[in-house]
Amino acid sequence: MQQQIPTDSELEVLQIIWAHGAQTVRFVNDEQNKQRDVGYTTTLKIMQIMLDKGLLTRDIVERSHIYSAAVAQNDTQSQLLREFVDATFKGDSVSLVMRALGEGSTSPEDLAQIKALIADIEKGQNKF
Amino acid sequence: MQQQIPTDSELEVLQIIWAHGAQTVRFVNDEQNKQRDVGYTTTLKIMQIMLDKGLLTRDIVERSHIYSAAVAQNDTQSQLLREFVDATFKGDSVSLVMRALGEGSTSPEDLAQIKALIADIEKGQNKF
DNA sequence: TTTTATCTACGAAAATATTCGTACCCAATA
DNA sequence: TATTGGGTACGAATATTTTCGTAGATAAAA
Repeated sequence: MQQQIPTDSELEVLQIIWAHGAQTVRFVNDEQNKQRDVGYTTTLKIMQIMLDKGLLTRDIVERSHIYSAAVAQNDTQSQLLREFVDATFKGDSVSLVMRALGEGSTSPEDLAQIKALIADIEKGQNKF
Repeated sequence: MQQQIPTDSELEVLQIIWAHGAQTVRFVNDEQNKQRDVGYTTTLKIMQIMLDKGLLTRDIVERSHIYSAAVAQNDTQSQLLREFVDATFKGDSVSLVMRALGEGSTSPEDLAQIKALIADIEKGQNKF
């Protein structure tokens, strides 16, 4: 089966787990509540659904569950990006890049980093 | 009021109208059916909703309706991009760019174009 | 032992998005 | 005139995602 694609609130959970490593529902819910109000059982339910879909795995430690990401951040981001580029830029990732850079607020360091990547690609040494 | 943000199927309609200019429901539906099966009244309903939201406007010509986009492609893409970067890359548009370029399949011409844009930005002559 | 605090399970409500059936209108044609 | 072939309007059924209420389990504290 193809890797599952997370919904928006599933992605929110994944971001927290990718950033902080395996965590309890309580931890994830506390993190979410720094941004917006989310009931504990809401987070719990989402995470149970994610377990079911194979987006998370879990271990039982001391009668509480510790959830880990079952999908890699890079893979998930790439997949979401592909969908997004298709829907919004008709698959033209170059115009997406141009738009992202053109929106301003790209620091000189960032630009340097991107130039380095382009140079790598041009030399056929794309590190990805 | 803030510009409306289209849903997935609304975006699909907008893409067709942006590409082909003001069109009838029939035309949009025919275009959609080149990709997947969509009932005529489904397209009609979506476009009526879009009219209501202010994503489209319409003129009546010969008892048939001609719909035009009421939102600019660039604005809509930028807004969707911002949301996407926030949700998927935590607002870090540089990693989005790196990922998009790193996915391969960027032609030498495209790379040249991006390099030119970067050069412009560095000179403070961002043409956008 | 009773209460309290934390946890999980899970059905179902609510919110949102998508799809479609049916009614209706009007004009061209049989 | 009756039928057929466009078209629009719109309520409502579906599908999907998100939220939450309630029940039940267990251990620590009163």
